[in-house]
Amino acid sequence: MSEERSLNFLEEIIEEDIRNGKNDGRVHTRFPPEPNGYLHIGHAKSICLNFGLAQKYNGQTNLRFDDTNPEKEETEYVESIKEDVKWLGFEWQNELYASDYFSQLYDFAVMLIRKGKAYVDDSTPDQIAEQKGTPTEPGTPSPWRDRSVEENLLLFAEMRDGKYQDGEKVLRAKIDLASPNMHMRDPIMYRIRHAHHHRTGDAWCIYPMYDFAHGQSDSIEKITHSVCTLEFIPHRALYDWFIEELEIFPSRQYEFARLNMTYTVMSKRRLLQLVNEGFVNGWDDPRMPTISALRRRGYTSASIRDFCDRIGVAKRENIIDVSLLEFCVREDLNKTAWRRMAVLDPLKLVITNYPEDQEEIFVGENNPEAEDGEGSREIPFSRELWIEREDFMENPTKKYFRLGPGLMVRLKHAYIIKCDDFVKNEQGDITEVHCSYIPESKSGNDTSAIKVKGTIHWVSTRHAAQVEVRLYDRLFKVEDPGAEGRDFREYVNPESLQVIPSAYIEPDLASAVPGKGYQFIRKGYFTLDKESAPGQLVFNRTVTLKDTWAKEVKKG
RNA sequence: AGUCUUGUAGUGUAAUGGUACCACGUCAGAUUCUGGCUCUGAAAAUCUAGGUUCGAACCCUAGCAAGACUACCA
Repeated sequence: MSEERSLNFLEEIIEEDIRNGKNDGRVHTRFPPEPNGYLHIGHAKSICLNFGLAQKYNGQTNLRFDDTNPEKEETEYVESIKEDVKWLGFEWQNELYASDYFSQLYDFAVMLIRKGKAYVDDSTPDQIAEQKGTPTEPGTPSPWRDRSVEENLLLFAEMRDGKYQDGEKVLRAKIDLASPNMHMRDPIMYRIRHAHHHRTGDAWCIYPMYDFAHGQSDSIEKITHSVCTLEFIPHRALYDWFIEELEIFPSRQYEFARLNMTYTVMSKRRLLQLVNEGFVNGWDDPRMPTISALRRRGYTSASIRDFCDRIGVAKRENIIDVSLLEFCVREDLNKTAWRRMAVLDPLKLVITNYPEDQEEIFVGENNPEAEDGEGSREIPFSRELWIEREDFMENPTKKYFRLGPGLMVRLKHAYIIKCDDFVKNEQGDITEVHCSYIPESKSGNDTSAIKVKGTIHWVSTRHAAQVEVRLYDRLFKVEDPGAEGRDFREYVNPESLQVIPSAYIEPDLASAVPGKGYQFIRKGYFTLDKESAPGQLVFNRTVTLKDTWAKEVKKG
């Protein structure tokens, strides 16, 4: 009945907690992006994980913007993040901001000062770094470490009231300067920044650090399972310390390995560089691994969710082959995309025994993968057609199943034709192929008894519309452009974008709908780009079809 | 250097002391009015060395390797 699917380590923890009645069996997660950039496929993993866990255990998920650094955060990013999460198919319980808690956080800080667990430090950043010591040597106390509670209270209030310049003072937790965990060596809780915040405006000039905001925000929201990535492991001790000292709801932090993918980079810093230095045309350039770029390129949200499901969740570092993502989108689009014909690299084909003024209308089903075919469209046929240049070979090799002198193929949805002749220009380029058709071989009504190995797609020249097509390839030439010791920018693939200014499409495609995936038969999956205008359509190639012939050719 | 985390086919990911599972990828074949889809099959893995045990991917010890941390970023 119930297919027993093994649990990932987080599901095991949660089920154990539920068994033990922890938090009354309640599961509440959160997705906590900092609004300082666009979401990428790595965030999608985290989103699917956090929302998925809550869904599975009848819990809830908050969307919380971790906006404690006014200098980097902007409303533009908040909006794009919300759009992406929604598009991925998830609904958050509450839309919250760490900045909503600034006042509460301030009170928490005062509590710690009163307990003698925090102090105002006048040291400079360099001095504080110096005081930290090294992993093998303990740190040294700041000269301001033993100020009285009263003095600390006064100074902290003055910090809040704007009496000091940026960087003049900080509030530090008083923990353990000899801890092997560097994060416990009197970490900074608050810094002074006279900066405008995207939500609180100029109400504050002191801002809490991540460590003094994140865990407390979780706690305030009664988050039960706070899931983050591996690099926060050393922060967990501090996370727990603040919760314990403050005696607030004990949220717990768990860490998993972030997603890495071949032939791309994933850090916001590098993504920002690609945009700023012009390697791509913006955050949603279809070559980017951002959610908005994948969407624009034609990836479906279902395929991304499926991908996140397949890659699993664990604690070991990983680098997922991008071909898995491509598999997921092909699998989804194969089931849903409507089939259409388009010729990307046109070569003229003349059917010499087909009357000049004759036309026929053939009918092609929209989706052969659906039982009912999802309806059909009409495809006009005439004496002159565009076919793909690669579908004709002057001296065909033995396993070539397409056109060549004397060879026969079927024109998809139409007739079987035989190649009688071809025309070359002075440069030796083939400019025209001449064929004759077999009238009895009409699609759906074939009495010719002729068997052909190949079927090719085509578009009637008289009825074709012209469009621009953009073919995308991997953004980088190497599997791991971000590896240690290399400048990823040197590995950008110069052929990652190939623009075809005029490809030919069958008439029905002229009314293509934005956001819908189409399969250009034998060529791949495509979708309308946002830069399309009426009569000036632009199609993005989402992904090619699997191409075993190309592999054959490569092998020689 | 110290602390922490992690080592299973090419890439991911299961097996929780008892036949090393599955997927992607790769290779071979069948089918096909898409060289797609679908179907069949194949090759391919427990970091190393000891120990405990009838039996170890799993437990213990010691190595080795990779990654993280030493920001007034998150």
